[in-house]
Amino acid sequence: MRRHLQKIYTRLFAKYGPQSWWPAQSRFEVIIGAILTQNTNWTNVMKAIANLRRENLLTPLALKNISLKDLSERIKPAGYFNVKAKRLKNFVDFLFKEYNGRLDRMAEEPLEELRKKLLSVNGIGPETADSILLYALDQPVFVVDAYTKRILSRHHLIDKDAPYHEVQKNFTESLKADASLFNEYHALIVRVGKEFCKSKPLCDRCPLKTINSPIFQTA
DNA sequence: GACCAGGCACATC
DNA sequence: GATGTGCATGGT
Repeated sequence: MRRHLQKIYTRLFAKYGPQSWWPAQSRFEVIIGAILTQNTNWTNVMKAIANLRRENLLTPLALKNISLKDLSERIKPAGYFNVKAKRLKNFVDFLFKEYNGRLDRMAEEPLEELRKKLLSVNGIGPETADSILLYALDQPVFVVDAYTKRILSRHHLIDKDAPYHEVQKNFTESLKADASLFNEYHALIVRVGKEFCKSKPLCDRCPLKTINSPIFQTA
C-alpha cells in the first residue's frame, strides 16, 4: 500500500505539478467553499461564492446577520441551497458560540478536539471537517473524497465501500504527516479524477494506468 | 433528456 | 449496522 500511494503521488506530481490549493482568498472563504462544494461541481460553487463576494458576505459577521432566506437565494447556483444555507448558518453559529466568531481562536484549538467539534456541527461530515482542517487551518490531515475512493478501489487497493477513516488511515500511515504534501496530494487526486474518471475510454488513458498496482498485474 | 458533480443527515428495516 | 432517499443547480 505504502509504495503504491507514494508512486501515485510521484506520478501525479510529475504530470501536473503543484496545484496550489485551496482556490480561495481567505480562510473563511475556504470553509464556505468546503460546505458549498458538497456533492457539487466546483464551477457552480464559484458562482455562489461570487454572489456572496459581490455583497461583501464572505465574513463570519455578515453571514451571522443575513437571514436564512436571503442566504439561500444567493447560493442558489451551488445547488441544495436550502440545506447548504442552513449548514453555513450552523457553522457560523458554532464559530460565534465557541470562538467569538474568530477563526484565529478556532485555529488555536488542539487538532483532535477541533475535529470532533467540527463533526458535531450539523452539515459538517468527515470530508468537510478535514478540508477545513487542511485547507483553511493548514493542519496535516488527509482529505478523502469520492475520487480518492474511486481511484484506489479501481486499482484494487481498497474495497469500493471502505469507510472514510479506513481510507484515510492508508494515507496517514504511508506518508509523512506534512500539510503541504497532503494539500497537494488531495488536489492532484481531484485533478486526475475530474479528467479521467468520467468514462472507461478515458480511464484507459489515465496517467495512473501504468502504476504497478494489482489490477494491472492480474489483467 | 439522462447523468453527474470535491456529502451529509435522516428514515426505515 | 446496513441500506435507501432527499436535497438542486448547471455542464456534458
